[in-house]
Amino acid sequence: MDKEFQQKLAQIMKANDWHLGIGDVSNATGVSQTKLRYWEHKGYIESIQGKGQNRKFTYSMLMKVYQMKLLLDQGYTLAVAAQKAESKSHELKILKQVLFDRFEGMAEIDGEPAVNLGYLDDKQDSILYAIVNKDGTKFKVVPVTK
Amino acid sequence: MDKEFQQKLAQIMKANDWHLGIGDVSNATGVSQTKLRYWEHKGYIESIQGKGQNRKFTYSMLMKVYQMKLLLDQGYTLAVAAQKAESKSHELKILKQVLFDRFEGMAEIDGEPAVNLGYLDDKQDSILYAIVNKDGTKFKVVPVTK
DNA sequence: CGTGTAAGGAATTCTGACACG
DNA sequence: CGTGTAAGGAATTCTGACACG
Repeated sequence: MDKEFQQKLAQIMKANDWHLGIGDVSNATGVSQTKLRYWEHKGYIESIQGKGQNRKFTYSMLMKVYQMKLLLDQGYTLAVAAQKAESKSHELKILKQVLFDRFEGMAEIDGEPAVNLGYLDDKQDSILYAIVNKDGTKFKVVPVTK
Repeated sequence: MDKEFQQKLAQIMKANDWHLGIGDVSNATGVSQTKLRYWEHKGYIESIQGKGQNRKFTYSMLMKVYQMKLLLDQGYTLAVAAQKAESKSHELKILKQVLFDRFEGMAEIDGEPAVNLGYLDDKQDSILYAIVNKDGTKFKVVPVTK
């Protein structure tokens, strides 16, 4: 994977530069459009308004909606579900940051596709790879040969 | 992050159970709707048809479209761009798999939010964490205390 | 080949009201 | 409070045709 593409990919992802319609969010999460509008009205979720047209939701908001749905299913009130989802939203943002901060490109290790995750630590004497095969994903620390 | 939510999150992501409209894909990638329809007609990309209504695109397809756009900008023909994008699509699938195979939940290390990435290797004597702070993301290997 | 536009119909989403509780 | 429905308008997307090259 070339650097340029990688950088632009990181850009598009970080900017959250893409949005879903209310129908898509509703279908993905199983939360009705009516609920989504009400939740937004109450300030629990947010949407983007492009020139007074239709709502658009970010990926983060999709995740928050889904979390709220799960919490409601567990018996929480809407207000509590929204509050709990907020903290989980934070966790998901971290997850995303980890991914895009550290993703350094694709590689091949032991004949398997692998993701180069960069230096393991500040010593910068070994690189961490995630190796993917049918059985799942394993890590491998590879010393740098100079 | 509780196990149940995690599993369901993994489910929703793995199933690719959410779709974007053509307008959202067009806005996110800068590729016109006309192009998207033509590319689909030629078989370079795919969309889901829900009961003869409007097209819906998956996240993977959004990425493929974006890659094709970058390749076209670089001067490749449409056919070649599509072919090159196909192999990159494969890489992105791996990236996604790494993320969801290994994500074991949130933790706190040295007072910073961190992602538990599970056992470093088969010895299962140490766990890999990704620690997040303002400066970015670093890894830390923590021995298991039994 | 690869993309654009105008055209009219079909599907989606919008708001404000009213309903139930 | 939290959600649903019917209602009519507004915005989006659809297809097939025609254009340029």
